[in-house]
Amino acid sequence: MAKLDESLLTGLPPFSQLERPQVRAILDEATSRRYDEGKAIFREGFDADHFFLLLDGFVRVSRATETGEQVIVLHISPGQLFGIARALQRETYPATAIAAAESIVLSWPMRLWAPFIDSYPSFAAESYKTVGLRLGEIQASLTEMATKAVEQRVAATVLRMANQSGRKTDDGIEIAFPVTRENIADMTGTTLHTVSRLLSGWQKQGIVKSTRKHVVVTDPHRLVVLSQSNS
Amino acid sequence: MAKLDESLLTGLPPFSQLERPQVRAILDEATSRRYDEGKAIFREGFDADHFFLLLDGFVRVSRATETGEQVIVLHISPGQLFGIARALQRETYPATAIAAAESIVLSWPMRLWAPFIDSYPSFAAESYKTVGLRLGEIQASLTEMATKAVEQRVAATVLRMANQSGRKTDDGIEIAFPVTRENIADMTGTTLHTVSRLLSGWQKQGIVKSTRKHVVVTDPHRLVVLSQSNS
DNA sequence: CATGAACGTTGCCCTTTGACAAACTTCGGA
DNA sequence: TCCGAAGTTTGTCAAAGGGCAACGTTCATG
Repeated sequence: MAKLDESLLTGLPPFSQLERPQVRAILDEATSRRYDEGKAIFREGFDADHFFLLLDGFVRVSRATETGEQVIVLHISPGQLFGIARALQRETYPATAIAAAESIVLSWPMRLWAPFIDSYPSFAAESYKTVGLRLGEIQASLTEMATKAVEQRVAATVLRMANQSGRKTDDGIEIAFPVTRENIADMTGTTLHTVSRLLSGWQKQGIVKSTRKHVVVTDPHRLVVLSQSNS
Repeated sequence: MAKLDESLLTGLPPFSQLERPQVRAILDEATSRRYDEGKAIFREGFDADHFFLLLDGFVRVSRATETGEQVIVLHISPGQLFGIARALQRETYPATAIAAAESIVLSWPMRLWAPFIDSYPSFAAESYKTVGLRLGEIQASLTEMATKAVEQRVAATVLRMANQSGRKTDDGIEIAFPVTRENIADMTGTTLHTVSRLLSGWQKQGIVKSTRKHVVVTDPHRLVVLSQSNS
C-alpha cells in the first residue's frame, strides 16, 4: 500500500498539535479504505475492533429498533472521528455507520486507542470534545422531536444538513450528499409520504428544489421561519 | 461541618478501587448539601464550576427549548455522578438538574476534575462509562420518540422509572420519587391531558394505581405488552 | 380552618399525519 | 435498449392526539 501523506492529518484538530514524526507514526498504523455509497463501515452490536476518521465523503449513523425500523441519529462530516465506542468504555458499536456517499476512511485497530489517548493529549481532548458535541446534538434532536410538529422538524433537518454539508450553487445551498425522502423520514420520525408532500409543497413555494436523492435549499430564510413557527 | 464518613464512597464504582487514605482525601475536598424537592442544583448554560455525586434522592435532568417548553432528558439515581460537563470538554452545563425528591448531593469544584482523572484511573473509567451509558439512554429515547406511538412511549417511560427506582409495595412496584402527569408528558413529548387519560384508562384496567404525584405499577407485564404492541 | 395554588380529570372538537393504494419517473445493468 | 428496482408523487380515508374549556381534588400555609 502506498504511504499516506502527512498533510492528510496535520490540519485536523485531533492531530494539529502534533510534531511531524508523531503524525508519521500515527499514519503508519492507519489503514485507508474507500466505501461505496450504501456500504456499511460498522454495524450496531458488533465488536468495536476499530476506530475511524472520515477523510472524504459523508457517513450516516443509525440505530435499528426491535421492530426493524431505523432511525438516523447523526451525520459525520470529513475530518471527524467516529466509531469511538472505546472512549465510552464500550465493547461494541452502539450504532451502524453507512457511507451516505462514496467515502474515504482511515481506521486504526482499537488496541491503539489507549496508547493514542495516553501519548497525544490533543487526541484525547478532541475525542472527548467530539463525544460532548454529539451528545449535545442528540439531545437537541430529542427535544426537537418532543416539542416540534412534523413540518418544523423536517424543515429544521433539511436546514441542518444544508448547513453542515452545504455547498453554494446558482440555485442556492445544495445538500452535498445523496438523501432520499425515506432518509429524511428516518431522521424526523415520520413517513416518506409526508416528507414527499412537504417537499412538493415547498418546491411550489420556491423554498426548495429537489430531484431524486437531491435537495437544494433556494430560500433558507423562509425555511428557518418554517422550522420555528408555531402555526 | 462534620467530617463525612468514608463508607459513603467505598461502595460506589468510581471509588471502589481506591485505598482508604485516597477516599479520605477525596471526601475532604467534597461539600455535602441537601436540596429540597424542586430545587435546582445547576442550570443549563451556566458556568460548569462543580461536578456532583448523588448520595440520596433523585435528580431530573431537563432541557428547555427556545419557546419555553421543557423536555426531561433523564433521571439520576443514588450513587451516580452528574454535572460532569468537563468530561466532555464543556465550559457550561448542557442541561438543568433539579431535585425530583429531597436529595443529598456531594460536590467538588471543577478544578479538581483533571487531578481526579489523572490520579484515580477507576474514577476516569467510571466517568466515561457513565457518559457512554447516558449517550445510549438518550439515543434509545430518541429512537423511541421517532418510532413509537404516544401510548407506547408513556408505557415504556413509566416502566423505565419503575425499573430504575422502583420499590416493591403490597400493590406492586412504586416509582420512588414524586412525578406529575406533566412530568411524564415532558418525558414523552405529549401533553398532561393525554397522560392523564392514559393513566386513568390503565387504572380502570388494573394495570396501575396512581394518586397525586405518585404512581404504582400493579401489572408490569401488561404494561410491557402495551409498550411494545403496535395496535 | 379557610383560601388559593398546584395537580388531576374529562368532554368535545378539529387538525395533523399515518395507512393504504396506485401510478409515475429515474436509473443502472443485463 | 429494455427491464426491473429504487425512488417519488398524489389521492382518499381514518384515527390519534393536541387544543380548549371547565371542573374536581389535594395540599400547604397563614
